[in-house]
Amino acid sequence: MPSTHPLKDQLALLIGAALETVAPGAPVSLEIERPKNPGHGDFSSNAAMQLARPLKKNPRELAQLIVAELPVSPLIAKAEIAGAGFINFHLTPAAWHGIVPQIRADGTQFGRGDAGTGHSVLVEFVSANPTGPLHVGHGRQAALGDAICNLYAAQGWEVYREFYYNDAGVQIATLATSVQVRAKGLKPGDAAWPEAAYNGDYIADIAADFLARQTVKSDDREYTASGDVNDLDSIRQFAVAYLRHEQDLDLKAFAVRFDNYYLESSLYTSGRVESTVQKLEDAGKTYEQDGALWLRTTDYGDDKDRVMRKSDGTYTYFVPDVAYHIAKWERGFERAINIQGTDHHGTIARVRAGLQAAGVGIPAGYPDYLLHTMVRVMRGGEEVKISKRAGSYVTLRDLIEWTSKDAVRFFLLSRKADTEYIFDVDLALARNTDNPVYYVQYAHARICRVFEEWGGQTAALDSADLAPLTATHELALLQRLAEYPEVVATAARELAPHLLVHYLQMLAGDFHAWYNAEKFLVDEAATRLARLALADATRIAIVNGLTLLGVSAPEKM
RNA sequence: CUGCCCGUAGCUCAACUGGAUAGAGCACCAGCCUUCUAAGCUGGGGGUUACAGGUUCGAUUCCUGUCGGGCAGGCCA
Repeated sequence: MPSTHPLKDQLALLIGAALETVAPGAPVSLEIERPKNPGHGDFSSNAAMQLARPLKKNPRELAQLIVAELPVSPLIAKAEIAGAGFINFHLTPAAWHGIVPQIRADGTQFGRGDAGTGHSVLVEFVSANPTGPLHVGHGRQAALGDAICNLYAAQGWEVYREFYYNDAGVQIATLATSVQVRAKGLKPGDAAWPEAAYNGDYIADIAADFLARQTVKSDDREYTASGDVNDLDSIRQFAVAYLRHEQDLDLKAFAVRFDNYYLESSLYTSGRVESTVQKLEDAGKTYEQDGALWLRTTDYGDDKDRVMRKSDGTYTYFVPDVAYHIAKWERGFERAINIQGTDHHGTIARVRAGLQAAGVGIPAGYPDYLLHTMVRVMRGGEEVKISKRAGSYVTLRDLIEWTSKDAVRFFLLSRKADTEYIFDVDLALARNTDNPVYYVQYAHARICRVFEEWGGQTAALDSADLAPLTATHELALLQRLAEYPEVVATAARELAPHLLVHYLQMLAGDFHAWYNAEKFLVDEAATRLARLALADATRIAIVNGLTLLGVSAPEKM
């Protein structure tokens, strides 16, 4: 796997050249790491230890040979052998200084890679059925999905953002009857109010607009209400369009957009469901039992076979799901990433089994899933559980209105997807170092303030001599900046935006420490320009990182 | 009962996918502003990585078991 660390890449070439002489043709996966202990140098390689077994040689002796064969390079100040056979590299200051002009030349492109060039990925997320406003769990999904799309795009992938929903199922029927009874004047709590009906205030809003024969327009549909309370089909269509529009507003407030909205019902009307069933039957992977049609998902690792077609003739939900994923594949997406709550994990095995059984050439791991756990909201030391608007849950829009888009995004991305998260509203509003989003944004604002005070043109820094950058805080910052492209690549590969969040906190910490220790706008010109160049590189990394997360980088705070 | 995920400082979380002495932030204690934003910084104490085995030069990481938590287990979605 190619590293994306500018200095590791160069070291790898040097070590590779030495290995050509020491162990020609030997298989070795070259790993170069940043040692935790500074005494172990700037980088270390375990190449000698990896070669010890296949070559049946002492790892320390192998390390000696490799070091002896290393080409001369201005990057390396010293290469020494330590421990069980590590080769530790101490780099020259110039090697680290070289990071700054690279970053400044790359600008907004710094941290981008080309691992995905020529490949396309479909990311499916949010995928909420239009039965109510988006809740905070959808918010986590929207933040994760959008960040992952940005990360993949930064790796050169062609990214397609899709929202899948069902406008014709049982939940939608419940929505329609809820609006209908509300339009007839009933309220939650009335004796005749149906048990299964939705209770949020938004149901009353829909009913009122329906009676007023309003027209609603969402990103993917438009509908004018008939105003007839007995016209359940019109109520259903109006309610779906109304709530899709509401969700559009939620997503807009969160700065999330989609390339396409895909309807589950279209899989029926296009015949894709029927043709999928036919494929599975033709493959001999189905059987009839108890009046139902079953799929042998146990042939593909599921713990029991699943019903495809119920005895009443309708299909279970996972059949259109399989049809949908065959469609993704046939639309040319060699990779698909689905972001869902952990409560849906049971569907993974059967969807993948269905795709394998269909025998249409889809690889075994298709699609990828990123599952996330629930989000709870704390405010004033107490858990907030309900909102008037939604009836039974806190909405994404509540959270954004109480805090900010930036805070909600940053916070929801700050933890691994599979760990439970408690969103602390008070912390998100704090204007101090306890609040990580302010901490990172403040580092950026401080840099901008320095440049404003300086008043020069950044182009004047292009020729800056960086030799004056010798302070420990400056070296630490250079080292951190060099890691950025690798962090972006790893966060994309692992579907783990939290790695980038943590990185930015570390980067901001390195900057604040430096800022506090050294004055940038000193009288001595060489030092002043060198420090401004490093500050400019830091600014670029912070902006690029926050942009990938969908968080703004204000110049003044 | 079965399957998947998780278990790391008092709390919230990291740890470059098998590397050397497990790191940050809260909280607690002690300091730093006539200076480009103190919305910040510096220092300190804190750990048998849930537990018991196994794999190898080396394990928080991989395997087995136990304990504890979450989510699933329908001809619901």
